Amino acid sequence: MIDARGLRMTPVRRRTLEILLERHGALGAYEILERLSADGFGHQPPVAYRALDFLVENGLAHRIRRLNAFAACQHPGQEHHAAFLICRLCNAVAEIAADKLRATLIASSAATGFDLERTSIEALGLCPACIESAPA
Amino acid sequence: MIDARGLRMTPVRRRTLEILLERHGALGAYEILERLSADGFGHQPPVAYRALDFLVENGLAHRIRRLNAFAACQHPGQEHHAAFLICRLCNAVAEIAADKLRATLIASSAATGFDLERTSIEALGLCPACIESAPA
DNA sequence: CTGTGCGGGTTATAGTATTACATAACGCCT
DNA sequence: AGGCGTTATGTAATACTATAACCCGCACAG
Repeated sequence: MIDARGLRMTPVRRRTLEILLERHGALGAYEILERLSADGFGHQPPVAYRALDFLVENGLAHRIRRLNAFAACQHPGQEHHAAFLICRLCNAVAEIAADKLRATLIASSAATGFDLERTSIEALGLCPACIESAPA
Repeated sequence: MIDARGLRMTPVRRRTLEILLERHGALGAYEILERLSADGFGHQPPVAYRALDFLVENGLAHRIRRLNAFAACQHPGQEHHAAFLICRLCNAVAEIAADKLRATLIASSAATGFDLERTSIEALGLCPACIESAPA
């Protein structure tokens, strides 16, 4: 049960990822927990949080802090750093590449002596669909 | 009680800002609430959250999502957009300019039809002081 | 004055996340 | 195969963060 990269993709973890993939967009930990427990897994928060931590840690999912939620990664397997565009009306989450942004950020922070390890870049606004349907 | 910009800097709000300024770094809403209530203001969460929302809304403080905390703005009065460098050991928060980053982000997101309104850019890592004291 | 809006106080509750501990499964080594 | 250390899963309990809803009072405009 260990894949090429040394990952242990156990049943809870796999199911958690599937749940995230089924939904396009972000899901809260407790929504995920409901589904997991409906599928026979544990009923307590740590069950969901642990699986989610694992997925995030291994680049299979992202945590969207502004929504206190999680979303499946759109480009798993590729080393990449993402930024998220979050619609304030429909809560849709789009993932865009942020490698350049991150490089800039690393440069700026290095200038202050800070050793940057992880970034989280999120933006709030209106998605194309909501711009259509919501007039000025 | 209305300043040049039309801001109502009431006693709770002023005190909240002072509390943030006294501490270099970020403070949770409940820590702030404790101090406010010790100073004779209300004892309930909305007291703190409302004051903080006001300060954030008016560019006098920032919300640090990764820490679920708030910090006084280092450059109040100036229109600017900030990014935050958060030390994972001591939780110190440094504010750096992010106007360029934001411009890049706006450009990228516009390409997808997204109308970007607000950004939150945070990075986790080690501050200079903790790099010193924590060897590899 | 007096009505209106904003600020601030309260109670109550919703929502998010973690600690701590016990048990079970796995991977590895002999 | 058997035993052992490590990792994963499950549970209970609780901590932490945030918001909703309602009331009152004051400042200001009319």
